[in-house]
Amino acid sequence: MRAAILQSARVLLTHNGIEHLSIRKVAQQIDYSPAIVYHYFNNKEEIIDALLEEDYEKIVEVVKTTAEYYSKKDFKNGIVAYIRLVTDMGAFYKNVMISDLPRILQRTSVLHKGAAQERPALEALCSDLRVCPAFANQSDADIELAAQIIWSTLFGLATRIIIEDVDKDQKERLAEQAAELILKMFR
Amino acid sequence: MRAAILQSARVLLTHNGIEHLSIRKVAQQIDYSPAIVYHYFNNKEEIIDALLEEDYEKIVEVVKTTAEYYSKKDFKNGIVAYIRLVTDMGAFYKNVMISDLPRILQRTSVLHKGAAQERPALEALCSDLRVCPAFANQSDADIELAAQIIWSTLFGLATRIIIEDVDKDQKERLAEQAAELILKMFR
DNA sequence: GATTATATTAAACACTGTTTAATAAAAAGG
DNA sequence: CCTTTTTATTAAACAGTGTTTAATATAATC
Repeated sequence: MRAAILQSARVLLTHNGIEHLSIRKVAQQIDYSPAIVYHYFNNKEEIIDALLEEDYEKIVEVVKTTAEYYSKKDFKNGIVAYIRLVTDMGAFYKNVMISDLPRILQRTSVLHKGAAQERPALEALCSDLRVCPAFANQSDADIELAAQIIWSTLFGLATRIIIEDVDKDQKERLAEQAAELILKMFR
Repeated sequence: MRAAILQSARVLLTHNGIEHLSIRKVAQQIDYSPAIVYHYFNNKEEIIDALLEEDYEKIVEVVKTTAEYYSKKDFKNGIVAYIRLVTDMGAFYKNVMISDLPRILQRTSVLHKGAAQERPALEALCSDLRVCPAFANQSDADIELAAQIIWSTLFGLATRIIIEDVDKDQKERLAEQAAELILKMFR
């Protein structure tokens, strides 16, 4: 039942957008009364949180994929792959990270969850920076700052690509040039 | 009357957040019936659009301030000032650019308006890049790509600072290091 | 002063999230 | 097998939302 509710909610979320995701529609789609939802969830917020949880797991997969490139010191393709994967995944970046930022802003629990999920990626980035000549003799704090800035660049680029609906060709070009420019920071 | 409605809406938006901005509350606050709103606006969307319009004008001021630094070729302080100004202005970045991104995503008119407002800033950035040695012999398209990436970096950084509620000290450090890293791209 | 245009509202419609109390179904215990 | 207890489900109501309609009051114009 819980799974059916979540699945119905996901369909409404991805097809009609978050503003059309209503508990009554969720219930109608699975042929139950609206009140049933409150037997499996405390409120609408919890349903969205559950969907968020699923999406966060997806982005961890993306991070793993890019981490493979980084471990081979192929930073450029790592960055390009990150932009490609992230802008292609409808769920997290489009419906959650962007469409639902207001909720994330307000509900610190979800935010911290997200930060915790991002943490491994940031730390992987830090250890990559540490072996770069440009950051050889810098403190851990400085390296983490640098990692955060790089992360911000990728986040901002991905967000803009999605918002402005950049086409595939320009997306590739943006990603590649971004990768080259970011690598310049390390020299 | 129109102004009174907008002012009431602004108060509710900034104090209670966009999810508590309701036409009935707007009307109640100015001691009128809810129906009056529909004599001056077609729908709730138009009220928010009007508030957005005001906010876009504010960000143009920010761009003008940073442009002064750029014209003196003081890129570092320009970047630092941008981050400082943008993360300090509650209205645009917090309530609009972030809290209301879903709306911006859906309503292309507002998006295009925003893009048009950003345009002068982007072009100013392009002309700054053109005089940099690193971009001397590159095409206009490549320079615009670079400008977009730099813009993305600043957007992403500002968004993260606001979302994660970074304190003033670390904000300054982030901004300064971001500025230095961005400048490295130009060499 | 009569007429036209503008401003304002009460009331209704169709939604929304959520709660409550009642009922149906299933599980557990004797 | 029957009773009791727990779980699942719902109809109905509450309070809120955006919006429309038709009626009324006010202001402007002729």
